[in-house]
Amino acid sequence: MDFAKVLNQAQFQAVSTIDKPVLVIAGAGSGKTRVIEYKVLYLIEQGINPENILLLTFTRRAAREMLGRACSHNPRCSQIEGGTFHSFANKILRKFAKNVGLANNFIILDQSDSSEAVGKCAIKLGFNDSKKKFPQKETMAGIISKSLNKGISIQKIMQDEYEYFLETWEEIKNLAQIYQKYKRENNYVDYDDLLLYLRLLLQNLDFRNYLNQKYHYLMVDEFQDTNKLQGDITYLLAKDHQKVMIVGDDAQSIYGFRGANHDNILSFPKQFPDCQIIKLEQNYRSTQKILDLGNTALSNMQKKFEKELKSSSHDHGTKPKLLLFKNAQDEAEWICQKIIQLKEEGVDYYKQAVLFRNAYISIAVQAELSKYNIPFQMFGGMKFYETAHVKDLLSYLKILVNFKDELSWSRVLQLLPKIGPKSADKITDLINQTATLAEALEILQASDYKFELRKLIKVLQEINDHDLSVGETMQAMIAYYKNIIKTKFDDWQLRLSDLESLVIVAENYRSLSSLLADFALEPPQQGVAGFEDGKSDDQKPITLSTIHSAKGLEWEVVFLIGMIEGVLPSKFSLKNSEQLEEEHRLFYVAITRAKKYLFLTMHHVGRNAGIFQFNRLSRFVENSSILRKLEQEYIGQENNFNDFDVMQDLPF
DNA sequence: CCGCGGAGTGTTTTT
DNA sequence: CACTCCGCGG
Repeated sequence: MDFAKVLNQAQFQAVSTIDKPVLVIAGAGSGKTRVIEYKVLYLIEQGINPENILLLTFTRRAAREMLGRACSHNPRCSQIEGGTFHSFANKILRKFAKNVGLANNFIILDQSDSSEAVGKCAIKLGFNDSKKKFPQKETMAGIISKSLNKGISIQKIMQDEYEYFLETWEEIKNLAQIYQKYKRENNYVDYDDLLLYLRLLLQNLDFRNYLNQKYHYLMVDEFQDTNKLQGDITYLLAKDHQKVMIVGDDAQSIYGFRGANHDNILSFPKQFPDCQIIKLEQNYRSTQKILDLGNTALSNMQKKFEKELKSSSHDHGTKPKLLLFKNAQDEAEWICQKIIQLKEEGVDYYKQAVLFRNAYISIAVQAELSKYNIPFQMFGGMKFYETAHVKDLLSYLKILVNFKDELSWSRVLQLLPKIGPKSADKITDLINQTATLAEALEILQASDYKFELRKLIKVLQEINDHDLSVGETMQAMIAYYKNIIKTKFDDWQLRLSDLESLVIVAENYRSLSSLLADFALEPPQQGVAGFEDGKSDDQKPITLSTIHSAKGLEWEVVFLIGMIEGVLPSKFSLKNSEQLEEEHRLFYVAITRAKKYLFLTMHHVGRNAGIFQFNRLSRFVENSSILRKLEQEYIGQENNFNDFDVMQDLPF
């Protein structure tokens, strides 16, 4: 392939520099992923085996996009290794669990599991009986996690962000240690541990040599979203061979809340003094009118960015539109009609997207899309696998993988009548003293607990005795759970059909353990796998996504809904200017997803927690430099809004 | 010790 | 609205 022809000069330089570290600083839509895509090809043409190339990034969607595009040119590329940092860590750790003192069937705790575990440890430490007021278990888990990801002490984290609870920092520090111990004893690994253990392994020279044998070339996408821990891992993976390329855009850093630090980009040249820095500024995605808006948003930030995106397209395009509606219903309806209209004009559904700050704001649009029979897929928001019924089912499976799984037993036992936290604790103590599942079940059988528990034991025993496949196991557990789900939820039928659709997913797995790992790290989309494949272009669904999950992706048409003060920027980010800046970058990311048409929308009458409230236009838009780049329109019952103008202050 | 009912609260983004 | 927390009755 003639790389110099298909790439611009800067891109070509990034692709063809393979003997030393490369740092690519790239504006939105400037072909970041394209550089990775072609670099993979280039490396292969240079005789590098695709198995020796490792691609990492932070989010699952970006990972999927990155790997998909990298594979698109040459089937050999599918042998490339890669994914999220977490999934890569999981893969390595399954192989080398013993080296860090774990069994390789370790169970991955998701965020709510880990809060649960932290809560358990807090009770053990007597936080409940203490006179001091402690944060909620979720908050404590968050503090511990942040400390690890940023590499900053708990005391400092609490000084900066949790001052109200500062007097408990020593106890929480102690809690962090107990929690760590608790996980090790129970063969649990949480999201942070995956990275922590990988870094630990990488600090060992022999191990590093071993990995270097396998991975000769490393590329990391969306580097501005990595945190200290991931930065360390990147450094350790590459420091011996120096064959590394990282790609990032500091203006698109939107994961600060998780400890991401865009200074990682700035410190890269210090870690790799030999590195070549390449800037990509030419935008290949959006029309100039859309970029004008993006550039203005950038220049409105406190921390000015030097970037000025320039479109490569000769067509200047149409001005992005700002639309104001009376209520969410009107907004949703108008959007659906526009979607249909655009489709009739030849823009297929899958080329359109609705983006939002939080999933909750998209409910009306979801309902309306269903009404209009427009197929859509949803990304971000409440995760399917974190719904109660799915967690219940997975808990049974976790017990089958590791019968001493205390958290899962506790959950499953409390589904039974007359068993609450205390009884569950007693029973798990009993289980802890046994050596095998069979033995545990035997003891329980003999104990004085009710026949309800016997039923569960019988089911577990049967699955254990017969060598069932993953799919069959799941089916058996669902059959048992059916009786419980009916008493627990009003909408049990819907939930049951959710679970049944999981059986189809489960049939693709060889082992329960790998199924569980995937559910924690790369969970299937809601509904059945294969959703997208085999459909013709005009049947493919439109995308509904949080802005966070939309990063790195692009659509012909983007509807950015909920341009409401308190939504974007989120009301939780108003306290300090750093968080507000991140919201601003989020706005920038959303704008730059659009190629041709961009619609910003909001509605005035909102209902939050059952109470009506009057929404005000987002401060990011209510600003003359931005409004000048927009075409403005009121839609719906204008009568109600004759009295005010957007430019004018609202009466509260 | 469980579980119910009433009161109170708060509601983001991801692995 | 939906979820958690608290106090009381069984």
